Amino acid sequence: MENSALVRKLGAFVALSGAELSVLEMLHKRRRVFVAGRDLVHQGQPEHAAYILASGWACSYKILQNGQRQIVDFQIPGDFLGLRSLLLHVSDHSIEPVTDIEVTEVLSSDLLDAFARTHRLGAAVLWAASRDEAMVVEHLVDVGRRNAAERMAHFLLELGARLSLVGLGSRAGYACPLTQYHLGDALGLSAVHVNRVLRQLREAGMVTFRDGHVAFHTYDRLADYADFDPTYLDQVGPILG
Amino acid sequence: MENSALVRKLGAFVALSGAELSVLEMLHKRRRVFVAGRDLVHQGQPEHAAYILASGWACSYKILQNGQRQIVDFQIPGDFLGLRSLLLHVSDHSIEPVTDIEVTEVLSSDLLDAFARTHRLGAAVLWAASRDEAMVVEHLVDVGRRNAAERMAHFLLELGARLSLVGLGSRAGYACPLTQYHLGDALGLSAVHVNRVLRQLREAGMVTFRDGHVAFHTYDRLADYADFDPTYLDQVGPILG
DNA sequence: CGCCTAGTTGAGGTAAGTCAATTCACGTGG
DNA sequence: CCACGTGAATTGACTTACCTCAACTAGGCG
Repeated sequence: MENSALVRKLGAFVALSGAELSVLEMLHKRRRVFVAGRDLVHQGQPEHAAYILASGWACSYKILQNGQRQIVDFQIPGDFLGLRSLLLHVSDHSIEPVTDIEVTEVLSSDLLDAFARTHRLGAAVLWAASRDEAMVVEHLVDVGRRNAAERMAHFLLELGARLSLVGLGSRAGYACPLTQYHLGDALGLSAVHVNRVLRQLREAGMVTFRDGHVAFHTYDRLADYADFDPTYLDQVGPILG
Repeated sequence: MENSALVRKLGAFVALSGAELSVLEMLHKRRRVFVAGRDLVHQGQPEHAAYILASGWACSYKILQNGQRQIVDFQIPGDFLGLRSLLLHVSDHSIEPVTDIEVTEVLSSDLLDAFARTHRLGAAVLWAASRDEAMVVEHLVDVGRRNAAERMAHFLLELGARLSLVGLGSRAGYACPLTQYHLGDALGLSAVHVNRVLRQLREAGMVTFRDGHVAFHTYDRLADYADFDPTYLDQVGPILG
């Protein structure tokens, strides 16, 4: 099924009825493709649509006046792109596909329409947005209070946990199309320092990032080192009957 | 009116009908008071209620294993406390009143009930949550890519803008009960360095933080220095008729 | 073949941290 | 009333984690 990722995601929060599933189905009909590196949503632009990522990776980021960039989050299949931009009318950030991506489009009007038909869908989307926020919060803690190595370790673990939830990763590792520049911009580090830190973690025998693949060598030790607690990612069952 | 702060906040997003207002009114009946410094929500605890802050300041934060703390956000009158904890079932953070505070309690069941009665309320809460997320995102950019002085300047400006929206601040300044330790924990700096940076900004004639009061001396210059763009705080009118 | 992007490593600089001492405002109890 | 303790702010001396600049390697591709 085309939208299975989203259905699975929202279904973790509310048990969706057949009617709700069909409303959800109508939400995103139009399929689109974007190529790597070319912005899909641009900071400051008004937005009428959000997207659901079907395949590939994207990242949302902000650019400062001095040209520096902070990547706020990476999106993997099943994630919303630009949901907040849609709700706030204006995009406060940009979104760039890291790889070529496939998405399905969700129009603002359709989303509001869906809310009107079933409040449970609204609650589910609210829940999904809360989970996104929890990830940004954890990212903030990362950047604010962990040193470079812990930050990197924590970040790689978090990505792994998220990918595992959609079947794209395991405790052994995962495929990861990010460059060291991406990592630097996400973690508030220079690309040079990212390289050094990766070496350090590799030589400590904990994790290897190389050739588009992350390999966890000693998952538990790494998790302990990074103070990684995946509670905020937990899929606790539906709270709405 | 008791809940005017929340009504004003949500009303900025959707035009609320009389019926919706009364549902909103029922949402938070029970009034409670908490004293400064004593946690109100504790990391890892299951949560059945959220709160709406009526008076005073609070902060949400996370503690790391090494004892360091990262303050994620400060809450001022009209803000939700622990909405995310409620939606995710478990609190992924703690909340501490910075001053003595007054809140009204919102029970999980009442909130879901309210969504069932009017989807527009659900959309409004979703919008409010998105706005919170936008603030966390900006905070992340602060910590990730600005140096200490810019970070401090940006942060003080953001707080000022938020307080102005609820009538507690202006371009001249605002009352601020935070200590330098709070600022340090929020900005990912040591308290010592916070002190130095505040002196620097004061001596540059831009802003003074002293005796519980923030005074902007040259608002525009400060905003320029901090690359402050309040777009993400904008109260763009109701998107739902 | 030459260019471009990603990655790697070294040398040296700097922003911010740590440790420590001092002041000040404040309660609180003898 | 003063002695004392406590928490916040302030400042100095020293350390360090991370940055910047720079040089170099290796793969991909017109």
